[in-house]
Amino acid sequence: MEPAANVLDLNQLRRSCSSCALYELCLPAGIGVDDLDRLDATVKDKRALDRGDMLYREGDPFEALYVVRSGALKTFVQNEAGDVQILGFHLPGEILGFDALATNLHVSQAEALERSSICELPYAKLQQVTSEVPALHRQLMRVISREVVEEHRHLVMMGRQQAQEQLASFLRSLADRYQRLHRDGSALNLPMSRYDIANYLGLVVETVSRLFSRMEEMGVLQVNRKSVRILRPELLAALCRSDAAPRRKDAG
Amino acid sequence: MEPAANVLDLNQLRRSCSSCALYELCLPAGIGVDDLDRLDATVKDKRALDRGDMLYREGDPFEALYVVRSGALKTFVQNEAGDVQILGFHLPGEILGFDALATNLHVSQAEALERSSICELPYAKLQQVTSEVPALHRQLMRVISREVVEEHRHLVMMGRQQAQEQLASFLRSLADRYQRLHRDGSALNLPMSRYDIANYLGLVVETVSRLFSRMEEMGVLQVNRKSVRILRPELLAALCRSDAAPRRKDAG
DNA sequence: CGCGCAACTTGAGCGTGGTCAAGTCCGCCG
DNA sequence: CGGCGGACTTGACCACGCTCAAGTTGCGCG
Repeated sequence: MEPAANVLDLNQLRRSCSSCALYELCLPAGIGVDDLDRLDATVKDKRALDRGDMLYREGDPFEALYVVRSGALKTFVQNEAGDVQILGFHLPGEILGFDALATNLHVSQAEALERSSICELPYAKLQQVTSEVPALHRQLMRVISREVVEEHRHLVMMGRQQAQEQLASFLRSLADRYQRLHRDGSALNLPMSRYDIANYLGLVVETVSRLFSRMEEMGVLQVNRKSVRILRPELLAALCRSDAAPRRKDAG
Repeated sequence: MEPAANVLDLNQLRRSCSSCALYELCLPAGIGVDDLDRLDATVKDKRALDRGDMLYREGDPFEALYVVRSGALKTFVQNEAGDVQILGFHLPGEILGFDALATNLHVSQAEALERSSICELPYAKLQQVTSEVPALHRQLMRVISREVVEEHRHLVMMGRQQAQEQLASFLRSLADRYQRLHRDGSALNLPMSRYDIANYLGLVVETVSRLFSRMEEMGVLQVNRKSVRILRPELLAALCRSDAAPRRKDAG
């Protein structure tokens, strides 16, 4: 007979990378099927996280990289005074934990925005496999590099864009990522709060709230708390560009 | 007899990593002396760049990582409209080019701020060596991770700090990095223009100019065009914190 | 030497986005 | 069912940093 329901869930989690729906988004993408087994052997499952649970905290020893399997997380840094800066939101298939490679200590924190499940890649084991499988090594570098490029986007958003352009870019980026997950990219269900969005963009919550309202008035969005429907994608795209207000432009 | 002077310079450049003054800041730091020779064999020299010369441009194929040997560079991205966002300034011992690992194309650009010389690490060769020397592999990952962490700092600066706090943080960071180069960290000679500083911080040049003046009035700095002397480091440190104006604080 | 230009500085005015405050919506729990 | 609290919205006001404009300084170059 079958074991109890929660154990069954764990068994489902324990499936191999090759049968995972996130296969082509995740680390295994780009390595051969024969090497997949060796990677599979290193993947451990982490019990599901509830909303607000921490995956790792600043100062935690570096033990593993993590792949979001379902749900969503935010990563952030916090200074002595307790001020928070959110670095990113992480959807299924995305990998977290690279911040700790430099010092073997996490310098940022990761928190679940909703109930989430996680694949854990213990770094000691992973290193062993990458040394045997050069393609995996290259793939790992590629994934970190993607992280670097993604942070460039965040910097450009903060440094060069107006508040409205920022929010438009943010929504488009979310829509893109949902679409890659084969979800509807025009009917978003935001896992993060208005406070999180504001913080991520370097704004205050009132500004974000006003922008949602304004974009709804313009007919670009239909907003109902966490649910955001993109009614006019082409207009949203236009709002990302600073046509009207070309400020802070060149660098000499 | 000795060859002509410019050839002699080239020979000096062709010295090994172990005799390089930047040894402990650079990639070799952390790998054994026996493995250094193998790394040495991969290092090529790149002719010196003049002010304004590009090391790589957006869209260039990924060929190598680069270490600044002397001088200084800026890296930046540019959108369709030509708007620039500077991502970072790179001093001797620092490594550039990680942006291209993801796609095998550079997605950012690197330009010399002054006459600079560069060590080139052709990636094909480097990969061969890292596969033979696991310690180098780990060291390479550590260096990329440092890049990620450095970008976190940039994001926090842009997202959470006021203009004056940003400039103070920027100057302190520069001072720190000059000190690691065993140069005087209190007498900076800025290789970048006011425009570059403003762009890096997400401000306009007028604001940066006014802030330099204000900090000089306060007795924190002594400014003369590119030359900046830090007269009261403890005050500069205090200016980095947002004591007076605690805005945009928590993330909910 | 003096012209011209680029880099930078300084001032006056304005607007985006922040602050403060009140109010609404909704879920949770007794 | 009703009261509480947290998330969000909306409005009025204000200020930091942007814009525009007019200098100033320093340097390359004919």
